[in-house]
Amino acid sequence: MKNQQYKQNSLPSVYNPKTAESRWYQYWLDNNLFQVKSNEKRERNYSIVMPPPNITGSLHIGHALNNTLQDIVIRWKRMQRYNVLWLPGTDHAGIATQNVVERVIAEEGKSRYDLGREKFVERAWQWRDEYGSNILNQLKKMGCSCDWSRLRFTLDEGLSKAVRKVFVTLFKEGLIYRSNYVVNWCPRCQTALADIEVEQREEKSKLYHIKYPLKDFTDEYIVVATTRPETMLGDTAVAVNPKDQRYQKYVGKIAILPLVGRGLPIVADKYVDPEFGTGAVKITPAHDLNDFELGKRHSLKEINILNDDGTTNKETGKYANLSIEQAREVVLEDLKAEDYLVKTEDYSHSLGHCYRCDTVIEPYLSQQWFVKMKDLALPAIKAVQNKETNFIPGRWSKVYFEWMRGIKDWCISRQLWWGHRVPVWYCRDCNEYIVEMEDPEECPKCHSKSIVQDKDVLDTWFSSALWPFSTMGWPEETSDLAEFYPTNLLVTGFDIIFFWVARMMMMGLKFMGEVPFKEVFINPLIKDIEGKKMSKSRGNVIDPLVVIEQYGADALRMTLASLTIQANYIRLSTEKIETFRNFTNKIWNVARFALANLSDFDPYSLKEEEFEFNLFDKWILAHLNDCIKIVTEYLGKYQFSEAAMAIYDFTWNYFCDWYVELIKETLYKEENGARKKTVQYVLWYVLEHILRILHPFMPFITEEIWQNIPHQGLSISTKDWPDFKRKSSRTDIEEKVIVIQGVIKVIRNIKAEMNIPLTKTVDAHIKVVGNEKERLLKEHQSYLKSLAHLNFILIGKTLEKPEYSAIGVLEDIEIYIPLKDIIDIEVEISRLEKKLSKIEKEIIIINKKLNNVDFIEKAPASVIDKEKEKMLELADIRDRICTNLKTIKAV
RNA sequence: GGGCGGAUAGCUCAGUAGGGAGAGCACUGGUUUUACAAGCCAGGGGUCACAGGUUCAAGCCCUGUUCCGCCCA
Repeated sequence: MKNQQYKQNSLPSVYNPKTAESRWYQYWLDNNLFQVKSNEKRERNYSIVMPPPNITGSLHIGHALNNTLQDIVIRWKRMQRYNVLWLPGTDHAGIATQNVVERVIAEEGKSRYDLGREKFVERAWQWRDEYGSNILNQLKKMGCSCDWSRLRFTLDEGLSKAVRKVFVTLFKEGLIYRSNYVVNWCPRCQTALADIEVEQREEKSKLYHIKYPLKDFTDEYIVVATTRPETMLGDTAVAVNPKDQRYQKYVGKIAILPLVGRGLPIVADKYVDPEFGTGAVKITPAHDLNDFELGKRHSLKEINILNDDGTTNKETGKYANLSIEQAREVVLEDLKAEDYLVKTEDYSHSLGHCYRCDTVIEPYLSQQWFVKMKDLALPAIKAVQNKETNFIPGRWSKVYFEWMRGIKDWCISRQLWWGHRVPVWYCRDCNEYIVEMEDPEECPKCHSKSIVQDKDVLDTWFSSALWPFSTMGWPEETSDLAEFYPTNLLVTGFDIIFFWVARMMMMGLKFMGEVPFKEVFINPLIKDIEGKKMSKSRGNVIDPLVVIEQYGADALRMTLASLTIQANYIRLSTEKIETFRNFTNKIWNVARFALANLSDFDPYSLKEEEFEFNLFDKWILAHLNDCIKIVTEYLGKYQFSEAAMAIYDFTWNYFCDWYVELIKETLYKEENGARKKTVQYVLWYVLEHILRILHPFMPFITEEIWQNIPHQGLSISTKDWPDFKRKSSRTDIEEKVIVIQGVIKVIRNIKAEMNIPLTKTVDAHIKVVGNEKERLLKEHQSYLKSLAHLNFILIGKTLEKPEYSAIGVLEDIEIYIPLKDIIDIEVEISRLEKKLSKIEKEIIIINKKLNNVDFIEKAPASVIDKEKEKMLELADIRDRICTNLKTIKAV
């Protein structure tokens, strides 16, 4: 693409993000700007692996934020001449994808069982090939500068090999085991879930008190309390606390299970809380984790009463084939009819829900695969303690520690078809488990050919846990691993610290011997402007793709960056996006202004000795330096909001509002001399530098403008991040400019308060103290004239105040605006009195301080001096206003 | 029950050396000035949740209270 797509020195009056964005993204791809270069100097490498979005996903505002932040860091580091790798990819998302594909084939009137496992998985791959890259294309619309040549997918051959290797290794070390255990069962997804995949919610329910008659005691019974009466069908004991006097005589006896007639031993166990309910609890080992563990202690039978789909099974006899809800109703009716139900109380307790589909979870005894976590967790805890990995903000390490220290074994098997199949084969003849890297043909122990693979697949998070190194080619020893592992940064949300971050830490340390990332930036979660979660049902969703369509990706990115403070939540609204859409418009227009004034201007042919920098040139360059410094420092601390707002502030409030206005004099009126060249140079230089530091935030518009102003190089994204001087050089310059700005502002203020339009020219008589200020203002009087819209200006040390003047005071400067025919004496008096009372209030506060003996004795001298100086200044201003008030009142 | 975070302008939030309360949006008044009305100029607006303590000095440090949010059990 040619650099000049517009006639030189002109940009269209309105920026069109739509065409510019797709054009430049393609340009970047065509020129391979995102592709990592192999590099031997490891310390100049910088890497991030992208949290892989689900293939079922569509870009939502959370993705937009997460990836904007990553892209800002990546583009920034790239400009800092790091060899940058941003590795993208997608996650196969077991349950979510399986659900989607099941819905697709349901439209054909089929279930996955009709297709069979092999055909179903085939269909899932088809679906993935067709739709699985949607979200990646949406990331491209955001401007994400990932290395697409390294795109990975969790079910890829290489990543699957990594999964296999990890499973086999952990199994052989005894860290993966198979066990009968009460797991969280989602009857709708028909799979086990790990503990953290269950969301607990407080819900209203009932507590039922049920009579259990006693064998060998006529007319005596024990009353148990339960929220889930239907599970009595699986009861195998009744338990009481050993210290509970009420029940001691029953321990060791037998209770009779109502409706069923089964004999239940009455056992004593500390687990039972005598205060809860009646102090006696029914024990259902197959459907409650605590009961299961109690059952183990007392060698109780485990009776499973549910099918996989959550309906009652044949163990329940006449209650079979009912849903849980139906079973509860029928059981309660029968209990009532037979007079076993003593009472019903209102009760609320927390209930588990599937994090994918919100179905109520059933505790369910089944055979599952688990990873032993304690030993894996220890090094991962240490690594954060030793600051090998740092959380930002730091408080998240506490959350991490808390979970890691109380970690439970991880149930990794899922009863799904889509995913990494558990690489375990069973020998039907000798019951041997075969777990190797290669698929077995026969049992290595008894050589039987009658072997069968486990039906389950692994939890999606199992493969995600390997992501930082599996994506770089592990278990092969690749150059990517050598150069880019550990990665420098992970950006993610706090909601998956347990699911993902902690597990990557454990697996990275276990298999790579090093942490997977040095820093973890926890980005906030986005809520709507009222602080409510965005959801389709609420209708408060802000769709990033719609925003991009309306305002452009740059406005969205800049908005998100500007909101990214180190909090848990941030609130987004379209009004906020409009603010930054306006900012793009501002940048666009100042670029148009610059371009219009840079005809025949070539910064690269100029020599330094040709320049004549004046006060304002030096001033804006000093502020530019400070802005670059601040932005660089804030980015280093991941204070995205501060960094974004620093550029916004400098660009708008310093560059556009002051510098550009100040140089119009020179640009419009001066002949082509050294001054004009200098001003053109500074205008170009500052704009070009703004574009550079803004580029990571707003990549598209900065490229579009940069390509149209004088430039050298292929793309702004390959230019150096600007250097800066650590020490600000603007102290005396700043003071002088503040005086000039102050005079301008005082005059503007007088006009505004006297209802005189700004552009209506007036005269100004400015009385100063000291030669220095006289010289300063005289030298710059043309600027005062143009920015304050003055006709005639008089500056001197011994001026008299003209009659009928409005007056303004700025430190030791008095400004008179003669307004003979316009001035309203009353208005002027009240205006001055208002200012006077404001100043007097300040004086009182400072006086109090200075009259405080303790303050004078104990505060540092510098602080006292500052207060004294301020006091003198204010008193001086007060006196001047008073004097002027008197003369006005005398008229 | 355990833990974490928050309360500052009408709204959303900064304020990371204890020393003059800030920004954006909204609001008010003026303004069609040749980059920009998505703009320009000017302005109003705060008992920094409450109570106590440390300090010459507290939005900031300490203690307690109230309220809101989140996580874990």
